[in-house]
Amino acid sequence: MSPTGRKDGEGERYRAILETAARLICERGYEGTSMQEVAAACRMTKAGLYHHIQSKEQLLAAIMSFGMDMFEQQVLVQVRDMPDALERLRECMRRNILLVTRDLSKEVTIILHEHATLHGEARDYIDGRKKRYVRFLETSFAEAVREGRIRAVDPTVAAFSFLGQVLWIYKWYRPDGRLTDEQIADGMVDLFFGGLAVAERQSAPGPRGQEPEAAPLTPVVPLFAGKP
Amino acid sequence: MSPTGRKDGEGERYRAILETAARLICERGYEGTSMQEVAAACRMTKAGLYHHIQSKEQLLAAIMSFGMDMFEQQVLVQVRDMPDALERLRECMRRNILLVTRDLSKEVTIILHEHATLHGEARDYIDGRKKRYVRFLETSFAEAVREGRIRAVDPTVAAFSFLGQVLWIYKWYRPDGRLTDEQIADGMVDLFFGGLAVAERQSAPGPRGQEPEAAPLTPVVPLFAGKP
DNA sequence: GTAGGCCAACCTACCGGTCGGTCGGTTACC
DNA sequence: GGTAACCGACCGACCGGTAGGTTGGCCTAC
Repeated sequence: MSPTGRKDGEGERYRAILETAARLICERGYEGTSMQEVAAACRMTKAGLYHHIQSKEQLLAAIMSFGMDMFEQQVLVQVRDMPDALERLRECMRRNILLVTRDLSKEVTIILHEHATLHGEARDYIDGRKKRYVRFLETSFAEAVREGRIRAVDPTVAAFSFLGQVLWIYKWYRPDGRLTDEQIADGMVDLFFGGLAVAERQSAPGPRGQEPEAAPLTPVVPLFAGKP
Repeated sequence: MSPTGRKDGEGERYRAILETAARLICERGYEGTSMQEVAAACRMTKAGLYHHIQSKEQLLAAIMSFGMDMFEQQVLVQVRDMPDALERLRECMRRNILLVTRDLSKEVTIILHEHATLHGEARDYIDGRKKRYVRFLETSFAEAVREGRIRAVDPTVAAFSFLGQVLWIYKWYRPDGRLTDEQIADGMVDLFFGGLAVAERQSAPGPRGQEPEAAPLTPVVPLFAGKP
């Protein structure tokens, strides 16, 4: 049994229902989507739909759980074993941004938007998985501070700033906009980790720490290709 | 008539209705709040409530418009005439964060959460006011770059990063949490404008060979056993 | 000073429609 | 002949919204 309340393995049809429902809920919101509409979009009657699911809220929980699976597989497990905390965080931000902007991820958008819709156990379960991510970020920031790779900042503030930049994107990003998702990812990683301060033109290696490749902090990123 | 569909200037009672409705909608979402509940919370019947408003959607539009008024008065007009672009942006971020965290601002929270709920003219009207703010930020960033106060970054990326950090707060901030809103405001302003790069007088990275024992991901217990 | 007019502010009762969800089948394939 | 997949018909509750009436306070007119 998976945490979504379904047997493992089977159910290509169930997957299809989840995806269809996710599309609708992503477009109209959870409360704004009726089971009638979900069933119709699945080319079924409502009774037929209820053969596969237990309730509307369990359907939402299953969608969110699937979204968390996607997120963990495409972001977390890809970066969590990187030894360098700073590089880990940069890659994490990049991957997370691209996950949000990719149009496949209606499930992720739903997780982000319907953050207070679930109740009870299902809510606790999803919140637990989210919190695990926050703790991962906090730990990584603390580690990067400890290693002297970044300034001493509060890891919680850093983690939620990171998340805010990355996750707010779902509210405004449009694939046909001026900026591509790659440009946004590059730009935000550069801004967040490179900072805004005017570069003191390298020279300064500091008193003792002369790690040659220890400072990839202010590089690159062409952008600035836009309006005033 | 303002685009929110109400004569100007009238009604202390109307204000009270807006505030009560805002409280409910903030707690349960727009679609999740019935007019019955709004009326009851105003100690009225539904018909009595409809004496004051035209429709549910117009009620939402009025709440959002009031929220935009609050925002513009407490943030925008307070900072827009500051001559120094960088200082203007710092003060703007600070004020915006405190606006979001202050419990008065259910209306602001609703604007943030229900970003795709309105339709038609009312939607255009609110979106227009939001876009003015984005343009104000972009312009200020561009100005700060031009004056050499900050590095050359894309003003759009900077503006949306700024907004993401600031506005995402509504999703996680709780007044009884570890961090006060003042600490969050100070921390985020420092992080965003101070950057993460190690200050040059500080010593550089310590011993490098150490394995970071990176961020153990504690397992989450799956739950809600399912149906068939 | 009070009779009468007026109107905002409410009410009860109700509208057609939809909500999430269920029941008792029927089909089609193993 | 068992069972997973599905359907038509239906449930009670509730949805946003309205029709039509009652109330009570204020403004005038005499």
